[in-house]
Amino acid sequence: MHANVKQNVVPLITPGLKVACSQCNLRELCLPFGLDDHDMARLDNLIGGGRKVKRGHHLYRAGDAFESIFAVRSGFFKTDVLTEDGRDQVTGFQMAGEILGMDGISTEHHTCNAVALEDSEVCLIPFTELELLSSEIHSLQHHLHKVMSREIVRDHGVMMLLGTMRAEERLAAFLLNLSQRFAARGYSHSEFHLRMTREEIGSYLGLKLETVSRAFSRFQEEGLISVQQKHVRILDLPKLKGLLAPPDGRIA
Amino acid sequence: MHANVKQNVVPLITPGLKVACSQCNLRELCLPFGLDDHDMARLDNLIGGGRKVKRGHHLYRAGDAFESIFAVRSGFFKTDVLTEDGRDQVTGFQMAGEILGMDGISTEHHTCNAVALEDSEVCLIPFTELELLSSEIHSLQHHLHKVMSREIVRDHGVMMLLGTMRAEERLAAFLLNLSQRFAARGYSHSEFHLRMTREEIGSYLGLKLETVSRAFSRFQEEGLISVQQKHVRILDLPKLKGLLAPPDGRIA
DNA sequence: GTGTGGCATTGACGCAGATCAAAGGGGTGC
DNA sequence: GCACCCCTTTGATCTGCGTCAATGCCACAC
Repeated sequence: MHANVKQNVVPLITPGLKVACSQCNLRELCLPFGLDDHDMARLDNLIGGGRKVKRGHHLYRAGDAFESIFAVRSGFFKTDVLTEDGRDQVTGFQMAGEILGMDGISTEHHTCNAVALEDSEVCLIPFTELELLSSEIHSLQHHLHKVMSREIVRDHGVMMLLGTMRAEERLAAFLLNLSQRFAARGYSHSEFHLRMTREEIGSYLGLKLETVSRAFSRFQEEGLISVQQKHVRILDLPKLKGLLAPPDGRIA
Repeated sequence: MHANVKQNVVPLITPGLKVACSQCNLRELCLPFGLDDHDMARLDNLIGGGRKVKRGHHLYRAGDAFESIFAVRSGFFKTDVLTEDGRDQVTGFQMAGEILGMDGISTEHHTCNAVALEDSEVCLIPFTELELLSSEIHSLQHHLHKVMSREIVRDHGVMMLLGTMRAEERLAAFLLNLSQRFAARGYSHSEFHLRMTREEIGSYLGLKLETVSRAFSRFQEEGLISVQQKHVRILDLPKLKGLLAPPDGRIA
């Protein structure tokens, strides 16, 4: 079933791509967060270099042996899981500064697929060596734990979304989440380009692509956003946030 | 909003409850997995003792300062998150040998509630000290990472369930999951007592309690299980598993 | 520039599960 | 041991989203 594992993965490590963490403008979002110069240099030293992943190609596939986690340097990824019966579920979208691949630690094999949604670059962080270093640098160890914990908390948020929200609430939550993450990276919080298709959004949100499309159209009719294909502009942030409150609007 | 944080938490640590990991029949499922006698003794040494949590009481609440993770020694817990607008979502059920509280690492505060569904006992594992020890014992460090990663993978499974499955599939997956976990603990895989209400099952599965009840009844009509209130017996395991395959039964 | 195929939009219709409602049963607490 | 309340079951109806279908648009390759 996984005979073709890795076929699409660019196997080359391209040291020329390597950018020192200390020079990286994502260091405040990424793994080096909180390290002093000395420790950051040690982390730099173990990071194996960069890897380019072209749009549509896999960074890793479910079943691949787990060796490294990855930090997104640039670009955009999705992760998805699929069952033997062919259903698949997008479990997340990752942008610059975010960490990919932690699903693989538990079984020594990746349990989901990571696919680049645009031409992207990642830093490759060999996990065994990261553990070794993190046992020497306490703040690195703690930050790694925080990153993993954050992933768990994020997943709980998605479970809440999938378990309790209606279609328009889900899409509003999704847009607000993207907006906030773009803003954290210095991009506009009100205007951005969706890297994923309606179908991928729908898979992530537990909706069909038509429902996503209709919700976009409805938001536009109501003046909350303007949307043209993959270009989105948020016009009325407060009202969009208001969609997350339930109709009865009870006081907590 | 969290003025009453901890009001229900039994603040006592009861050292009399302490059972050495080496004496615990859950050690193969729990954190000490893979440790040799010497290292297990060191882990024992940091575990702060046990805590009893009576049915219906909180082990911790969203907002509580994070200090420890917990290993369930006996009993049964649920974790849930709630939004400011009053919706809540059960994010998991935890039984003996499973670890609770890792959601709190990322923000230093717990982000969900943990409630005992029956009178229970947990081991209290101070996290700072665990990090310290795990930087000295590599296999402990690695196993901790595996436990966290397993939680991430488990959450992906729930996302898959919530995003793609229909009501009866969800309930079948839930029952099979429970069955397998009971079996791993030496209990019957075919007959067990549900500790949670239909409403809690529904919340976990993204369904209303009536839908859960109807699905139970349907399974019983079809001879897959027998169910009387909280007592469940699985009568036709293969057929129950078969429910997880989609109707079209396509070949992967 | 032009062709092509994937992606998006929109409409009509159906259904799975939510909602509303009512009654019965059993476990829990006193 | 008893009573009460919560939990569960079951029915009737409603509705949000899925499904099916057709058309249109845009990005990209050549």
